[in-house]
Amino acid sequence: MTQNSPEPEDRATKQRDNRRRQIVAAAKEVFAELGYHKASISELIQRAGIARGTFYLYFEHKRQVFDSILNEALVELDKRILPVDIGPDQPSARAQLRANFIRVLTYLLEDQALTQLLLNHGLTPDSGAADRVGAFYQGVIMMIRASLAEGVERGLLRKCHSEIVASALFGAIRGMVEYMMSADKTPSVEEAADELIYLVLHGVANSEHWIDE
Amino acid sequence: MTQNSPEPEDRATKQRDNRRRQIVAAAKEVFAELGYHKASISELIQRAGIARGTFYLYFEHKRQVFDSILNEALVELDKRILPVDIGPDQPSARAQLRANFIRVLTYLLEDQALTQLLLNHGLTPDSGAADRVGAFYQGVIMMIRASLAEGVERGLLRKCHSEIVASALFGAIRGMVEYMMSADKTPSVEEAADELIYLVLHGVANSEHWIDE
Amino acid sequence: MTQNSPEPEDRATKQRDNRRRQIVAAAKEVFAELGYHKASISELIQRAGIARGTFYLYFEHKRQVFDSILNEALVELDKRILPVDIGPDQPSARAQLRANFIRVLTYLLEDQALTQLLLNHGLTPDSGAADRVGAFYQGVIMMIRASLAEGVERGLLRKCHSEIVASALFGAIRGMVEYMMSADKTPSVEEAADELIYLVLHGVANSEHWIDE
Amino acid sequence: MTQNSPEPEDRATKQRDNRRRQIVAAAKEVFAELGYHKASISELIQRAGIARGTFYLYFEHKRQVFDSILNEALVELDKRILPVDIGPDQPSARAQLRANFIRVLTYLLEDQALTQLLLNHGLTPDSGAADRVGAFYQGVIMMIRASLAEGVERGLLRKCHSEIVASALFGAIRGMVEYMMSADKTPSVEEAADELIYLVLHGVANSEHWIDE
DNA sequence: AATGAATGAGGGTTCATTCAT
DNA sequence: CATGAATGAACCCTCATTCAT
Repeated sequence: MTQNSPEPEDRATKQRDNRRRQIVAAAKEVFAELGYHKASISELIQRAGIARGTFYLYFEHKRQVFDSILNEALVELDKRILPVDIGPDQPSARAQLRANFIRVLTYLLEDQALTQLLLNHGLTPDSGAADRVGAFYQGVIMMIRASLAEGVERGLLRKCHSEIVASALFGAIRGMVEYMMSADKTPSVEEAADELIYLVLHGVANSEHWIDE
Repeated sequence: MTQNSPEPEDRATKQRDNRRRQIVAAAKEVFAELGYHKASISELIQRAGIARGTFYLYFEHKRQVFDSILNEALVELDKRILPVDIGPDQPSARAQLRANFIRVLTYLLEDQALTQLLLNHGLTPDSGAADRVGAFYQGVIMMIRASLAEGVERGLLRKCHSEIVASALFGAIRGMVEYMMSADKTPSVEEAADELIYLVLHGVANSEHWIDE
Repeated sequence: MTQNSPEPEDRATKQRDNRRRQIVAAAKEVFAELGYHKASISELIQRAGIARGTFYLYFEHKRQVFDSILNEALVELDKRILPVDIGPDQPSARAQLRANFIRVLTYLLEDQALTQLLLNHGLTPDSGAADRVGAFYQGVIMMIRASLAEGVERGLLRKCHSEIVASALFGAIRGMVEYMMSADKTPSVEEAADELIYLVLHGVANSEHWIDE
Repeated sequence: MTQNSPEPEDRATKQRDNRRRQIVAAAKEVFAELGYHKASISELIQRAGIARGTFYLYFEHKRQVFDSILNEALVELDKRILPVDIGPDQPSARAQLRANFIRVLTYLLEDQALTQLLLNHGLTPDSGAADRVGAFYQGVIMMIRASLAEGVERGLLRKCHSEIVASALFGAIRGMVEYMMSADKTPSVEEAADELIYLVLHGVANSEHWIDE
């Protein structure tokens, strides 16, 4: 009826997507600042500049925005973690590891609100979102574990209880991220990555002084 | 003056303490399962088998039970973390470290509900309790950092960015605890401690194959 | 810009005002019947025919409705009490007094629930509203006192302890209002006003029989 | 069994009465300070220095203490208000009136907590106590009215609408009491009584200047 | 008689969600 | 699509009253 500019549905869809993004952005802020429970719809819609009812046009629940935020984050993170491919014509394993670290850290530091959410997963008691974050983390841990196993097999790494070590390594990464989120003058992403990789590979011992008991 | 049958006041005090403990136990469970916010007084008192008003005879607020739980935990943990004393006539640093680990891990694994709480701190942005847990963690990190610095000075440890590494190490410990809380067949506390210490000291590299780039 | 059907914003505002009035009316009733403390929000909203949450859309606190009711009343009363202006071209002081009385009495008798509230001020020791009513009453007493003083100065009134007399006169007015609120067949407002004014001016003595002792 | 000192029952009764009085005294304070509703049993028993249960050994309800306090007050007041007996060999009516005033005022000023309660009657929404105070006041008003009627009949007082005037006069008395409760430097009881009686009898007009309209 | 721990109905308030406009 | 007034379940907490000791 009205003049259909090229792809009318597209336009509508795009506008809808924009609105959605606008809400998600506001939600991310509010959740990061206040935590899931203290973040009220009122605050959220005020920050997004929309009406109460409008929110429910785009999301069914409060939980759904939260889940949606996390989902996107997990997808993005996933994209940035590439399996370490060991072969000729490949950069060294260390270089690939380093690249992974840097990509992930860069992403996280660029969206601190989101990172806050990821670090405090478990604060969403029932949503299944916590479970999903947990599952993602488990996935990463599994990936680390597999890498460990492969490294051991190839003789690149020493033997170890791969599950424990994988969990510990993942924890170490998270600890470092937490540090970089809170510290006043944070080191550069590269510096942090190097420090972490060296730690993981060689530990902190000055080896000549430590003899296995 | 007259001989009082076995300390009547004592009995009352003991009863009161029992009730308190009963409430705290129930609260720990509920908080661990649901998180601070979703844990309702209704659920709590039902689980404790007491009436609504009774709860407020022992605690002023919902927050107060929570804080009380955390405080006790922090005190207990603090007791179990002894500074590593390096001197003649002392067990080796490694042995002291190991003993610390084992004490802490044992305590945490014995009270899993509490450990759940500690791991998910940050879920109570208003109670001040989260801040306290955070402060405790910071304290531990500082202690690690100081130990690192001392080790480096004595030539026992290699040079490193002590803040980053301390945060990472703390994360590693936490990661391991998380693992031990969730895994089906968990390794023994001793095994876990050994694995972690070795990891921290020497890393995972099979050193002959890694050359610094 | 386009011709808006009769002021859409106006309509919304008017609706809001109506709701508000509806709540205030119910609140007035409930407060008058039960007093501030025993008046529960439950009773109030039931009487107003609204949902629990709706109440808090219009008022922040229980206290706020109460205060709001009193404030309006005090403003209205204030409007009806005009200073007695003695000058040429003015109605006689008695006539001005009489007019004041009649205006106030008429207002009070028209809204008996509200009058009940005003008479029983002091029943809300915490709201600050009681204080406000008290302050208003004090203001009226002061006005009476000032009028007395002026009257004495002009030789219109006999000398007296103006503070005591002002308080007593205010009490007399209040006593009369109470009477008119409770009596079955109340006299007309005019009759009451005349009676009160005569009492105030000349007392009840048949003067020929009373000699000062 | 135990040695019965003279009138054992008497002793018990006396002790019981003492306890009761102790509670009533504390209650009077608390009610006067906080008002009926905000006065908690906790505060009351603390002030009385007794245990929670003990209170309910002497009174069935919170309301009952309150009623008991008011009852005693009304009885005491009643004792102090004597009918004005006009006859030969009697002090003048004015003197009798004056004596009544002085007795009542003295009593009220001696127990200000209680007076506060009486002035704020109506704050006990359901106890029947409010009704009882109201009834007492009505009784006093009736007495005033009867005195008025008799005075008119005897030609001592001018004709008037006795109900209105009685209510107003009662209000005047109450107003004066309120004044004396709050003012910083209150006049003596005698001065107040004289002022009030003169006001009631002759009003405030300087009669030569007022001509009935 | 005295105690005070225990009770639970009821209070005010919040906030995710719905729906008529 | 967008709005925001309306909803009511659920929350934390208080306090008069009871009852085993």
